[in-house]
Amino acid sequence: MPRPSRWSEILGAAGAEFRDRGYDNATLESIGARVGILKGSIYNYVGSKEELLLAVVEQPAKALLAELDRLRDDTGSSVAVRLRELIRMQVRIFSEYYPAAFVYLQQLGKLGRVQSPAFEEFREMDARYMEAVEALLAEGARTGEFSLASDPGTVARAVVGMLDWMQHWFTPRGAEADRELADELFALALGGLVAGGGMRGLSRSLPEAESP
Amino acid sequence: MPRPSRWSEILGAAGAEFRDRGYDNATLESIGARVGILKGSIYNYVGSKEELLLAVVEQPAKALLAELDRLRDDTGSSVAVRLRELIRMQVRIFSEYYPAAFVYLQQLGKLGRVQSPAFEEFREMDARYMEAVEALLAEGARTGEFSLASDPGTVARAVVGMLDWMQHWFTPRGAEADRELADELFALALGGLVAGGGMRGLSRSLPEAESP
Amino acid sequence: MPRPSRWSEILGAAGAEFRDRGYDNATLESIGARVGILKGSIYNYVGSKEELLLAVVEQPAKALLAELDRLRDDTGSSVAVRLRELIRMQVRIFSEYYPAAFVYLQQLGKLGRVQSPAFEEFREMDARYMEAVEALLAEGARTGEFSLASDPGTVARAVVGMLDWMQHWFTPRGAEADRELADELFALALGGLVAGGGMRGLSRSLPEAESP
Amino acid sequence: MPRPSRWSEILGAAGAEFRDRGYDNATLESIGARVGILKGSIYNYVGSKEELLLAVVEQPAKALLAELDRLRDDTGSSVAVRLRELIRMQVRIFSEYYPAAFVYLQQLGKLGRVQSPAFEEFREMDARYMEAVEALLAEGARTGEFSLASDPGTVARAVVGMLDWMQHWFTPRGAEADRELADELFALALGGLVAGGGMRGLSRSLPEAESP
DNA sequence: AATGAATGAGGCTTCATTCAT
DNA sequence: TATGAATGAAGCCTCATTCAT
Repeated sequence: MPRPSRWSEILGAAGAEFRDRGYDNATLESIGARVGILKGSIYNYVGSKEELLLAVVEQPAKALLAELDRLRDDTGSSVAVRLRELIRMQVRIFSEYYPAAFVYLQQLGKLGRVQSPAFEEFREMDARYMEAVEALLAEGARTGEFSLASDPGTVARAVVGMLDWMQHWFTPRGAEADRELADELFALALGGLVAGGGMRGLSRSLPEAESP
Repeated sequence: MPRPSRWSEILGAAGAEFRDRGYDNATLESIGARVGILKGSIYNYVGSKEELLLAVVEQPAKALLAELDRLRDDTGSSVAVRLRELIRMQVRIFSEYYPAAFVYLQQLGKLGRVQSPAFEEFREMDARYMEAVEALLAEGARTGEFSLASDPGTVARAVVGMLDWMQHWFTPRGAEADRELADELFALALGGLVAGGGMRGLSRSLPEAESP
Repeated sequence: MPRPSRWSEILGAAGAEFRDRGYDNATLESIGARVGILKGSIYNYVGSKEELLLAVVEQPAKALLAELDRLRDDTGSSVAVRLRELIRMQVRIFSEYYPAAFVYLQQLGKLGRVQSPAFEEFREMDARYMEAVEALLAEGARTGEFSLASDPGTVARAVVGMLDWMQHWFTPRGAEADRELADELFALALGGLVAGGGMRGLSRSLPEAESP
Repeated sequence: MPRPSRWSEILGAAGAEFRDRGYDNATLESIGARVGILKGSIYNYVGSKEELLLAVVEQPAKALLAELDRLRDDTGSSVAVRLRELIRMQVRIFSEYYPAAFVYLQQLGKLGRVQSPAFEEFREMDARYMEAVEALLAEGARTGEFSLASDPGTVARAVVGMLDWMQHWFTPRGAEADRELADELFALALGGLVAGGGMRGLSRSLPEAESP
């Protein structure tokens, strides 16, 4: 993956196009048009459309996995604090790597349907993510912090669904507002509809995780 | 839309194909092949691929909206009971109209991207659904049953995300098990991670909604 | 060519459809729809779309050839009177066999392009027609009644073009008006732009051909 | 509409194909085959088959309208001279832009049947042409040069029919012969069958229009 | 690095035609 | 006679991909 002048522009254009029309409906021609080059020229940068998708998604995916490692190594914080951190992290990555991160989530929906070798990467990343969430919830159940309504796997999928579905309604509104939204979602996850409002205050009083 | 012999087979094949490969990647040829007819023959039943999608999705969509009406008219039950009903209903429809209902949810993800006139129907149905959920949550907040972590709209989107994301991991396992899963999700929504397990018991003790 | 109950309706519908959309663009389905039957049912009456075209065109073509014979045998009238008769005849057939006669002319344009065996009939009929006109003009030149601006073949094609092109602007308006139009065209053919108006009076004073 | 190397070849091939088989029956595949490329490659030059038709017809149409403007501005010549010029012009364009000009006339026959937006252009061009001819005839009638056998509109349609029908029998035979043919048709139009031969001599003695 | 042009595969759609009922 | 359903052949158009320049 060379990084000549236009490379980042192409990445951005591809991300925007994938977000707007979906990977399948996006065409190399329209991506090229956004940058002012012809579709054929894109092959000076990538070997295929799928590779382009991977390249678009690479940055947010790496960032996500890096944060995941950080969280796993953060043994000093409570489970709740770490979950809050995870949710904040996901929202932050949504925002920071927008629209690339959205494209990533968009493609997640195809994991069960596509067997292309390139999708192996998606599958692995998603598996690592799900494991991390599930492990966190299981730990919370073990320590008594959480009282899960179902097995950790199912609860993990429900919580992740809430977060991943954001691709359909979320638009970045700035670090401040995004962080607030993340904390609201955390409060909802923690306390549900009945105590969610209460957890919201709690969320603020929770100690912050030790910064890396 | 005639309903001769092969029509239901075609509907089924289309539903399965759309689920497996996604609407965009599904081809009329492979749908026809599942039924043992040629792609052209499908046009004896529908006027276009999009019409076929609509036909596939029609049944679950109508069922969903009908249940929605039923819920709206159920003024005798508490908000929590009605929410439980809504979640049970969605899981039930998932199950009963599988895979058509999954295709419906699959397409929901494109609402922001596609402007085809056929998608207007999707948009309207989804809008009605979101309004119903939001109204239910708002009512719960008003009556004091709920304590929302954010504005009703945001909470509604989060809860619906949890439910709609099920398309990526849920597979029908029979009325009994599905109903149990629905109640677990309800408990999670109600009590969150902290009290979810407790709410699970509560869920069982809640009075059932008056049957229609 | 059987003549059961619906046969004439089908003929009429086909004629109208061919006129409105052209033979190539007309579909058996839309023809059937005009009569209230399905496209497949048409094959109870004809063996192919081309046969249907031929059947539509048969009546006006036969009528035209019959009148042509009559004209050829009319040795008692002057050339001009016979030409007037020919033009009146063509306009009358346009009118009477509308739209079938128009379809006939419409198809004439394809004579050079299509080699289908069915088109042989068209070719023969057209050849007979052209020969008749050309012979009439040649006779006029020989007798001194006409003074042709070019060889009889070319003049014949020019005159016939004027008549056949009518398919693009003519609509039947009743026997009276149609006959008047025919006489105006005759006057134009006879006297041209310079003396056409004068010939118009002449046309009225010409003796009528002996009726058959 | 780019004009690279193969573009003119494609235009020519399309023109020939349209002429030989008619627009509806011509296929992009056979057009491509004439040039030695695949049907899909044609879309590097035009966006649709209809656009290709328009491109084919553009040159003769523009030439025709340009000459029409020239004629309209030629106030120094008599009506007859200008009509002769018009007929010569049409034959010349037939010849020079063969077969594109023929395709143009071929499509004229569909004006009443097709409502495609592309055909609007045809309709406008044809309307301008008809108006020009009609105006010329009306002027001739007003000045006394002509004595029309019918209203100018009808006479115009008859004359134009004679000219447009040429597509079915005319083949270019060289500037000299074509010009002669044009003058014969002019003589026929002017003097009709009776005095056409006389007008033929007149035609030669008429002053030529002032060259532009 | 970019262009222009071409490929090739495939997809949706149309339609004349056939045939069992 | 008419229907319903299917066929098969084609046609238009799209697009990822390739390649010489």
